[in-house]
Amino acid sequence: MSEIKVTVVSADERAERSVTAGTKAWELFADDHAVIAARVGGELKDLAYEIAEGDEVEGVTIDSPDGRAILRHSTAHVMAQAVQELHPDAKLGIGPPVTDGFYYDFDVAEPFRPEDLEKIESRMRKIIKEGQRFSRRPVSDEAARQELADEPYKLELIGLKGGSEEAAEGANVEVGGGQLTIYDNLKRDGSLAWKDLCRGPHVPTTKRIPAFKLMRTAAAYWRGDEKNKQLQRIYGTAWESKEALGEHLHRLEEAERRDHRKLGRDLDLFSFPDEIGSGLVVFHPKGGVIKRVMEDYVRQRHIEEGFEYVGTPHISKEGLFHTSGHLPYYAETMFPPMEMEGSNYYLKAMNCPMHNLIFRSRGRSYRELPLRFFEFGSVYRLEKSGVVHGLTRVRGMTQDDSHSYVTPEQAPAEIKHLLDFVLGLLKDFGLDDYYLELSTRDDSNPEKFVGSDEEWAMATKVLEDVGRETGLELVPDPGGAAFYGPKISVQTRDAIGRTWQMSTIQYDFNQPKGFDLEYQAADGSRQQPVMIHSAKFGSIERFFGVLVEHYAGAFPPWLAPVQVVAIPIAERHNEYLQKVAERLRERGIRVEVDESDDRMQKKIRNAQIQKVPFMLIAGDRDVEDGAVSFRYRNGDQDNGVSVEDAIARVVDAVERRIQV
RNA sequence: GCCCCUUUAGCUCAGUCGGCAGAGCGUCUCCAUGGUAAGGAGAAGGUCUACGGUUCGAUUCCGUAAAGGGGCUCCA
Repeated sequence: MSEIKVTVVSADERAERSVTAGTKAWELFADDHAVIAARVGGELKDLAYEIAEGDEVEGVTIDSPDGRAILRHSTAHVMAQAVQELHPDAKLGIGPPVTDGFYYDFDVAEPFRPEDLEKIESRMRKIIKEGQRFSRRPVSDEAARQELADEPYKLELIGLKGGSEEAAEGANVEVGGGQLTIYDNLKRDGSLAWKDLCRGPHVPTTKRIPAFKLMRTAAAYWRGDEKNKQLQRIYGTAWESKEALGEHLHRLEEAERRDHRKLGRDLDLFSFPDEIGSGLVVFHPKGGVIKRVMEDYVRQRHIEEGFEYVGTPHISKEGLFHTSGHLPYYAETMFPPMEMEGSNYYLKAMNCPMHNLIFRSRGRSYRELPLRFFEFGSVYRLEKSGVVHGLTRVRGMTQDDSHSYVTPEQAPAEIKHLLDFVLGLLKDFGLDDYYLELSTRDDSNPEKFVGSDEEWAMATKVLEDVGRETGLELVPDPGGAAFYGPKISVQTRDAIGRTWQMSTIQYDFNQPKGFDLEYQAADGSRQQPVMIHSAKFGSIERFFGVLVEHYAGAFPPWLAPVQVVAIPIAERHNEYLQKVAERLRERGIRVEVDESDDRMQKKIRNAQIQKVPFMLIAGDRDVEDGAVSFRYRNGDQDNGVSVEDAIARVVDAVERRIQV
């Protein structure tokens, strides 16, 4: 037996070891049950990998990011096996790991029902109990085609082998790299239970799947293309332990509790009346307060940043949108036109054309630039019925829409100015969980975009440079640009993990052309300005929804619809607290006195459920002392606080916009 | 737009294997005046989402539509 030298890497050390040739990776980690795969020279391998001279081998534990992905993908295999055992006609799609779980797509005659999931789950438990071994087997393309003759989707993937650009993202799991491999699931007696075309790696045996749960079914287009057949997808999740699975499910429940759609109803903030139509929101008084405070604040900030407040109508004759270039591109997402007196009127889906008309309303001088317009522009977009979602995807929304008209030389500085403005505003609203996205032209599809290569390259570079300067994560989004120019945007996540675009800054060299915008330069010549679109909230509705979830409904005092509830212990204390409330109102505080015939405890509970930041409680002792009991939303309380002091505390918290 | 699921009181949800519908919370009235997260009693409140069909009879079964939910695709 010849000896070979390997390096075994662990979290805290690297150890040289001599092992006999033919040693498998699992033998190196036999004493560590959490290890389910190996990383060799940066590549993930099955534990059955045969170690070679000079390899650096690191154990991949089940609770590491890579380990979890391997676990989840392996669980997807088990699910697919269970599905095919129960539904022999099911054809396999792909089964990759995703955030917190996995899915597998199937072509089946009948969509899965909830009760099917239970059956599949119990079959999976049986397979896991059997401890089937995942066994890797390299095959030639021809052999793979023969073995998988019954699997049309797998055959299609074989044709895409080699990670060609056309290969769907998840398909890479199946066919990445040059060598096709099939994974056989072998029973204890060595007989074949199931097999799948797959790149791997997997956990060594199905026994190493400690905890999983099937979550839901859905339909998904094969390879993500609307033109393809819809397959039935089953989503599941898998974790390194029952406890970790439990925690995950608990997190999901928590997220559900901060869902803005639920809180919007519970806190009486807004609703979507059926009578009005899908995706069209009405704000109730309490939501109206928050919305108004948001608007007041962002309006003030715009004025401070050099913007001028303007106003434009909701509808326009269609010619305007032809001039802007929107109509041929976006007719499908605009509400159908209204015909009147021989003209077609459209509800506007964007505000920029109207701002351009304000710019063009008289001659402009270079001395006026940058010229900045801002308004709350209500726009209407006919989102497809299946995509409308609470406040985050609506059909009628109000943008805090701004346009900066600048000379080309001023553009970089203005973009930096706008991005600083945006980031400062997000901070004022307490948001911190977001990243930047740089949306650029799809170079393989240039006819969808207006403008020359040079213009696009230049504009993209300006945005990229400014984005990098912030030090924030900057994620590329090729093909995501508007037809008129690239954009940089702020993406944030909601309670259930979906990302939403909020603030955007877009470089536009096309609309100034379409509208013949010009200014007179210092040398007397006529020059074309660049326009930069920006929205800080993006849409007020979406930002509102994200804020509700960010704060789980417990808004900081300056945003809270009701900032103070005064709680009399008995009816005879009402008058005293009414006087206190009157003094708070004089300071601009939103205060209510709870004069209901509930007991004090119930009043506290009600204020607590409504997530009111401050409670001022008064009984005989307080009246006598000219004091109140000052209770915070978190349950902390100071007794015997003088009325003066209580008012000062509230006013201070509101004015300083403290986040509590 | 596509696939699946859902729709019963203001809210959360029972229920009727087809025979004129129920709870808790909330609301209103009364009693109680209580010191830190639900005091007690009573009352009101529903064309069971809408429209068709089957049936002696439909909230229940079937169909269509609308709204909502989960995904996919899309997202200026």
